[in-house]
Amino acid sequence: MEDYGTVKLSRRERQIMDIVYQRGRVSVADVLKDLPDPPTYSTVRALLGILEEKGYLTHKKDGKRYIYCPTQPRHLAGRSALKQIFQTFFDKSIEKTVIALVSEVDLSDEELDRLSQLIEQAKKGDTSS
Amino acid sequence: MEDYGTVKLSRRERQIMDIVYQRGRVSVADVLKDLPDPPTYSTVRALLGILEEKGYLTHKKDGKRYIYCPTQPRHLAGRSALKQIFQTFFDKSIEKTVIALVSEVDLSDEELDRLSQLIEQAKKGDTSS
DNA sequence: TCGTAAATGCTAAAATTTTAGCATATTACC
DNA sequence: GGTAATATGCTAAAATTTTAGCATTTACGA
Repeated sequence: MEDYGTVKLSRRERQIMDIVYQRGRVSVADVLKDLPDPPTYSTVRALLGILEEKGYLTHKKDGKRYIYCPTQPRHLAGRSALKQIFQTFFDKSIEKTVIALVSEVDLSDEELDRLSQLIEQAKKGDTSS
Repeated sequence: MEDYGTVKLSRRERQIMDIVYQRGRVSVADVLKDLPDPPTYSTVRALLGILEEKGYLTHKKDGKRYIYCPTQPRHLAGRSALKQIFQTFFDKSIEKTVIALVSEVDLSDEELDRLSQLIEQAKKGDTSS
């Protein structure tokens, strides 16, 4: 499956995929609700249909309506998105990216502790270096 | 200035913005070189013109050709991109995002150390919590 | 200086994306 | 069962994006 980040998807299609990943699973009405400059119901349906045809979504019936889900699991899609970002903006440097992330919000001491632990674990567990 | 991540920009426009941020500054030929399924020279020029008109790029002359630069500094654009990602894929959790990042590549011990330091600094310097 | 290579300015056609609308089906409720 | 509300299926028009081509300008070297 292709990454939906940069290539191949139109503006609306990407907006919809973002909504799908944010919500996990969506009805047409959900998407309509979240879409900026929302078009009509028909339009959203058409777009969802296209995304399904392209293989990014599947749907199943829930009562009388369709529920659409991403075919690629969230964490995988997230990782490719992240990869794209840190290649484009941060010289492929994890470090720079983490700095940007951490300065993005004020983290609590608790959260910072958990991050420390995370890194300690990486130090021990990593067999590569 | 608007974020170019999700809204407003077409597929080609976004592809070009990505290239611009990766390279820092570009000529038409540069963009043409990096663009997937590259169109013609004229096409790229037109797109760059549009992006300039929309305010995402400026150009200056370098010899006989134009050099295009982003109007929004890289680190700022990177931060909004990052924000978008971790909202969409990681439940707005910095922690989850960092985990994904760190597991994306194998970091050296040295890099991990620097990250530890970074977090220690955040602990001390942060006045919020 | 003059010619040539390589750039930009501009215009409009081609292709794709985005949209709306009407017909039909399904569900829930009385 | 009948009916209203709310779905989907499908088609085609509208709008935007993407593209190419020709005219013109600019820099550089013989």
